Amino acid sequence: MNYPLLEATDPTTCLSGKMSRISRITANIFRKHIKEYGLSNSQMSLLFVLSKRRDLTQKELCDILFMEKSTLNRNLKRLVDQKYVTKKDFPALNITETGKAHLEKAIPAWRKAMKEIRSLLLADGEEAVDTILTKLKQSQL
Amino acid sequence: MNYPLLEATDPTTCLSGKMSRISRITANIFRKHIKEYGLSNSQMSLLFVLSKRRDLTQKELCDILFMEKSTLNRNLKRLVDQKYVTKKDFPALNITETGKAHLEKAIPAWRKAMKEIRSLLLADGEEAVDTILTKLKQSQL
DNA sequence: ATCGTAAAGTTGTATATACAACTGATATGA
DNA sequence: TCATATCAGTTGTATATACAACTTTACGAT
Repeated sequence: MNYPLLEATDPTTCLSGKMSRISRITANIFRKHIKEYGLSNSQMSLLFVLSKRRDLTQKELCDILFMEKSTLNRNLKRLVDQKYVTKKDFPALNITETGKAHLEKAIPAWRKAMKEIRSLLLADGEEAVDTILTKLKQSQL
Repeated sequence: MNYPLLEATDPTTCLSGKMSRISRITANIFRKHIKEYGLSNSQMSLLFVLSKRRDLTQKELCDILFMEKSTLNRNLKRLVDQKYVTKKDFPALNITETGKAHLEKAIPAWRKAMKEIRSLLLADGEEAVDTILTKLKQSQL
């Protein structure tokens, strides 16, 4: 039995595989730095958004984060359970003082993580990230 | 109460947030194309590697994929359960004829996915992916 | 040959992710 | 007003991911 398509394919070109590797390596570096604050990468991203904009809905957060609504709903729930986010004005969501204080405390660790990633990517690597994200966002309109 | 670090921080610069968005958008595009073959992105990556090299161990797959050993162990188990991979020569792992045949059938869908991603990234976007991955790999030695 | 250590593999647990299906709210047209 | 249709939010289920802890295997020194 032979497999002409498979034999003609170079799997190392697979962009899904490359992106997954990039994602795993990056996530691991960030996680290492911020885990001592009990925050995951995804939770930190969510808190960051909520720290800068008030009264966002789940739908709006989904659009900002390119995240499926059920994923967001559950990530959010964990932050609400910890009282970092309040649903007091539901459906509007807001970060609490507790949430802001916790995020504030985690920022030095976040900066260390950013520094470590930047030391790997250098300026052109960080630009490359923006290039890719800008292009991919075009598909999300 | 005020939060000097938080106020001095621009969360939109966060590389973890950017990478996560990139990962979600890309994974969704690939998933859309290959799901009809019952393969996930991660499973396809694994089968691709095993289709090109014989007798790899779990450890070797982990190193190739930058994946934690327990993650790999379970992803592998799903492929073994479906008889796409055999542990007959354990600890050496091998793709089966069934696995190769299934992968062969999925390749046209994979090509469509690649085409869609490439139409978004263009040549410079795809180069940017390689730039990033090459730099990040430096940290994994 | 054996004992001890280190490495590989497995299992328990928690979060992240998305799709499908359901619920509830809201808005719009007859 | 009411019926319906759409949209936001929630819940069920499955895979992906990683850390910690455990088991098993392999290997090296004495």
